[in-house]
Amino acid sequence: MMDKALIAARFKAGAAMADGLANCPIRDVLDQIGDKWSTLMLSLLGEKPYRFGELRRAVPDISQRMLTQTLRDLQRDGLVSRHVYPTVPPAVEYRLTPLGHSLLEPLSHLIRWADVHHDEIRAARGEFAAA
Amino acid sequence: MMDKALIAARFKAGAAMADGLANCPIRDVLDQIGDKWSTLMLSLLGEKPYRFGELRRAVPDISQRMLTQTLRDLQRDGLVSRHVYPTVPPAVEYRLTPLGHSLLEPLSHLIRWADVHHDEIRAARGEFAAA
DNA sequence: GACACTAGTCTCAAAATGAGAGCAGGTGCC
DNA sequence: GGCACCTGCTCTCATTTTGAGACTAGTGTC
Repeated sequence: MMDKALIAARFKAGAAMADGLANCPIRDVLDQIGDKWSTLMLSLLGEKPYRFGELRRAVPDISQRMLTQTLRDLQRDGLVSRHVYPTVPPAVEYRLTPLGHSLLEPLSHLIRWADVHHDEIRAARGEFAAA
Repeated sequence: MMDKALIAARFKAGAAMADGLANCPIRDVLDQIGDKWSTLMLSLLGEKPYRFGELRRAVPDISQRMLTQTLRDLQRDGLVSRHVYPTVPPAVEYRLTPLGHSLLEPLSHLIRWADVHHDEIRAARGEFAAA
């Protein structure tokens, strides 16, 4: 595991700069994968390739607009690849690249943490609201 | 490591519900810690306790408004504790709770991944922009 | 012809965020 | 007393991001 002081240092290396985010690798990457839908897409695509419509049905509360944009951004960052089959009607399949797959492993640690500690967090929220 | 299909299943368990996010523990938790500033705050506080003004100076591009709000949310979720010292002028110290500390470990995996693969992502962006 | 399917895009409203002023409550300076 | 200054905030308003839903093109079905 990475040393705790080093974690902070990695962040600060960018945070302290005048141009902030752009030069901090950690923030640059985490701002993208930490957005509202990216982790969810990556998790689904980690399971198997999906078509656009399949993803939309699997995640009913995402708007088409954000689904398109999230997939574009993941594709742009090289985490997801897009394959068009010129059938009628057209079919477009999305799948993880090797880079995308490599992200699944650290991501799973976070997901497991969230799963394990969710009850504690809910309890904390209850206490906070009561005060 | 958690099985890949299980990761997706955990997400979908909530995603497929009509009330979506509220009943998916993973999304409930990740939406908070995955926001723009939370991971940065957690990383800094993992190093040592910080005062409000110290955090603001350490992260020059956060607005006071979002700093206050991020700390409130982390406190609400039981990840950060707030200690007021009634000195003059008043001093307020923020530090990680044990729960907050436990999050640092999975978070460090993600940070290390980001650090290692940042160059690949930048390269992918370059290629994407060229097309 | 009316309708449905695909993977999107376009427009407009709502929500989240950023920028910057203001505030309370004290202390020190002259 | 009057003024500047420190702290940790909150308030207002402009900009940015996201959401909701209509609209597109090309083909097949009834």
